[in-house]
Amino acid sequence: MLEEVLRQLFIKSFKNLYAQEPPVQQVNFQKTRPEFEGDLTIVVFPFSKLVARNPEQLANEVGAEMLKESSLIARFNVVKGFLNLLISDAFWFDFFKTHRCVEQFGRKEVSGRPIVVEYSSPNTNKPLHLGHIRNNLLGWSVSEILKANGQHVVRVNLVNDRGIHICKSMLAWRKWGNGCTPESTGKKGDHLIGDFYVLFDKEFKKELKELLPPDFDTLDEKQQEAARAKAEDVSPLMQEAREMLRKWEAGDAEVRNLWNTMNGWVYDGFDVTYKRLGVSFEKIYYESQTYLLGKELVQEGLDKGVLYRREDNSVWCDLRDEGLDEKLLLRRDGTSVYMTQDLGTAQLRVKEYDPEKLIYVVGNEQIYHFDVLKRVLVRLGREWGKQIEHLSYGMVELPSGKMKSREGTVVDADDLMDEMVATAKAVSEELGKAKDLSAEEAEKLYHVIGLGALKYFILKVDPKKTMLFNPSESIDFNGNTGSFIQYTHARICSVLRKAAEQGIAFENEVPAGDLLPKEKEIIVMMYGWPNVLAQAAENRSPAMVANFIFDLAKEFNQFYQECSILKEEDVNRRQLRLQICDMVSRLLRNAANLLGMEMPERM
RNA sequence: GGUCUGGUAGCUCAGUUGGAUAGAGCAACAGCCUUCUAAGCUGUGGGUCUUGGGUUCGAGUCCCAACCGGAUCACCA
Repeated sequence: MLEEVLRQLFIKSFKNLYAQEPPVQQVNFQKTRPEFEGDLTIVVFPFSKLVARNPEQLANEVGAEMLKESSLIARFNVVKGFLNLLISDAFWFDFFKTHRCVEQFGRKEVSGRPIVVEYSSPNTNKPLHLGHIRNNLLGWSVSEILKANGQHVVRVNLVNDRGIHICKSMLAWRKWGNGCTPESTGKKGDHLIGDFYVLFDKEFKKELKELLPPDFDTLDEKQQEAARAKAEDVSPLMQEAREMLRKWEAGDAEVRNLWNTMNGWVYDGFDVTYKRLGVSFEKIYYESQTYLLGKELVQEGLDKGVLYRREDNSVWCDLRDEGLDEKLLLRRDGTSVYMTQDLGTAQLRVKEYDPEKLIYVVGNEQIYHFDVLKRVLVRLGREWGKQIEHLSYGMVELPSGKMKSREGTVVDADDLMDEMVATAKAVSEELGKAKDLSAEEAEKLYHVIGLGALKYFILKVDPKKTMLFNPSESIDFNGNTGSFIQYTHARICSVLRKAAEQGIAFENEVPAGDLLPKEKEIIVMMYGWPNVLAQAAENRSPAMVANFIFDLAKEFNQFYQECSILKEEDVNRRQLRLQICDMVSRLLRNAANLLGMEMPERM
């Protein structure tokens, strides 16, 4: 690593001069600002006190010594306390020569125990929306980034396929569906079921209105809540739904059949969406099969005395001494809650995979839940609970605020993808880009561009931040966008194609010589990729990869504008530039793939 | 109210062990296609980094306080 070598060189030179060792952690590098000559800069302020010299003098002395000690340094200059080092071209040539043809530059060999990444985790009572898109893209991309960085990753999905909300859809379908199916209506299964969920809610609200006391509006908040709870309790629709849930839990054949059929429709719908989105899983868990799992753990906790039972028979974990609250683990009727089954599924995964880490990609509204989950596990003697990591991401908001299913203010995943592809098509046609493609190739291209733009739009934002999506402004195809990256790649491919047509061959050797600023800048940037990848993995941040490929693409486009490639007359220089093109295209492709973006060869 | 989290250009966002004159894109304006793909490139304008203190050679970045926003604190999942 360049920085490490330079650090040692700095320390050695410093010792030569002043006969004492500078504190290693203080020897830090930053990229030299473009207005000064140099590649890397050492800030010498921290050392000036040590040897009683002013920073500028110190930098000059150390710089001269480093120059004398190593051929790595071509030149140096000093501005105030900043020692700017210019690395010799030979170093960059050497790097370029050894890495330009590496198929997956920066990628590490996979080893070690797996990381289990859970993401997606949909409910089967409604179709996926923009929030799920963020979740799915994040989960998938973070997994890819971890893999590229040498981690063994297992992607899992936990489908919430049971509970009162599913029963609401089932009940609505039975009451008002007239036996309709995805086939008979021509609707995707998940959308069909989602419509019945909404319908239930609508009818239920109507019913509720009748059941609320006439003076409801005049009551204070507390009284209103009580009145509502009372009305919900006696609501015939709600009673029916609850009855259905009881039958489901009792294994009632008719209910189970209906449940199987309807969930089947939803899964078919989800499969289409997942496939289009390009995400996948090694294993899918279903809550209907895991919801009883945590009970044994709770019993164990009771036996050990780390949990306790109240008089009403409910079971709790007291976390007040850790600054949290008491947490319910079993209801008074003995049934389990969300937390209980999460305890159970975590235990199951540990048994199945012996993972080094469990990552849960779940929205930031559940931070508290996962905090509690970890602590309860540790109380139960499961030290691996500490290895649980909640990768929490921010909500996607609309200009009107949060998306709410019931108020119809959600951006549907399928609709959004349709729109992206349609816009990609319109833009391509307007620019006359797809003339030479067959209809089939063109459709494929529109998909790649539309989805690429969507994925980049979502992933370029730091996961933990709330992000804004404005449906009235379509996602851009110019500027800092997925299309820009793809376009740059296609452009390079075009140059490489033309080179082949003109019979310009790639040579094994990299022609020696000097590097022009634009050529060098690209090579320097590519040199930094393994570090970016490592940072992205550590921070679970696809945004870092997105920023990198944007910077690289931007740099390349400037190079492309300033420098001829095929028309360069100096054959050595032409060769070098072609080789740079080749490496840039490969790196852009590999890095963009980590975001789930496909890279077209023409567009 | 407690806890967590955010506040950077008109808008969307970068800015990660504290470093030099805070950066992109969009939008606006002005240029560049008979020459390797103009989904591109170049330039102009646009900032009290919410506010006030503190730490130090140096703070958008660290600490404290205030203001504004969001999340959460369920016998829902």
